[in-house]
Amino acid sequence: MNAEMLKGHLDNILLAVLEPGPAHGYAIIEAIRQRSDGSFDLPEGTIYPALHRLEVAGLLKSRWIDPPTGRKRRVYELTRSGSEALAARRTGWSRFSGAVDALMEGGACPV
Amino acid sequence: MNAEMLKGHLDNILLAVLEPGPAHGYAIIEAIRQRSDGSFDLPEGTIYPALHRLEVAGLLKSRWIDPPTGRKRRVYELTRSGSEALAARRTGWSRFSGAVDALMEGGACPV
DNA sequence: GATTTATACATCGCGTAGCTAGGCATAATG
DNA sequence: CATTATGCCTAGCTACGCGATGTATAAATC
Repeated sequence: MNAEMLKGHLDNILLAVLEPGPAHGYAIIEAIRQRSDGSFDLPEGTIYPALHRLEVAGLLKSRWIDPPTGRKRRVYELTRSGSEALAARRTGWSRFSGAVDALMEGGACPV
Repeated sequence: MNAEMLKGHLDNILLAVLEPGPAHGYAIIEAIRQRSDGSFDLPEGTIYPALHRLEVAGLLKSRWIDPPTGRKRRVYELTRSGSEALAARRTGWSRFSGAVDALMEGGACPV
């Protein structure tokens, strides 16, 4: 799987993963790896800057929590505009993947 | 539709579009626009450098033709290794899109 | 109790690649 | 003859994923 395939899609993925509820960066990485069946094993240098970006953009908000066991975590969750963005990005993704499918499947064999 | 969504997928698209037979740059742009239902209306500054890249990489080869009507064109076609690459990239794309689908559809609601 | 591993966050700099903007040239169209 | 469509090309910008690196704590292993 190509390296830059993910470009422009990571934000969508992060928003979608956070839809069910808040999570912290490390758990998000785990969730992405598992729910993609190992296809996406993203390094921290990819995830953390992306989360910061999304927070600055107002699509996520974060808070620090200090759980009884384990160390301090920064927990992210969707803002309202994050939810709205996710909806728009879902349709954007189906449009995109549909278009690529149409092109990749080809078939346009000139009789 | 996001700007960098296409990154890492354009090469695949070009290879797929050229699978049925040779074509020149301008016609490729047209084909992509039509077969993507207008989703991808790619500028020349995107296509031509990509075609050159693929030729340098040995996945495409080109020749100039001077048709009886119209002006000179540079026509590209798949090489053998281009065909092989396309096959691999098709499976890469399904893996990728499947993984993104799984993540975007979400559903992983913690009971 | 010391070492190792897993958890957890952060940032800098690199490379890649699509896009904007610009340029050039020829054929068809009015 | 002027305009539009066709057809090709490149330089430079920019965004962003990723590798490398650093820090720190908790759990596991020896």
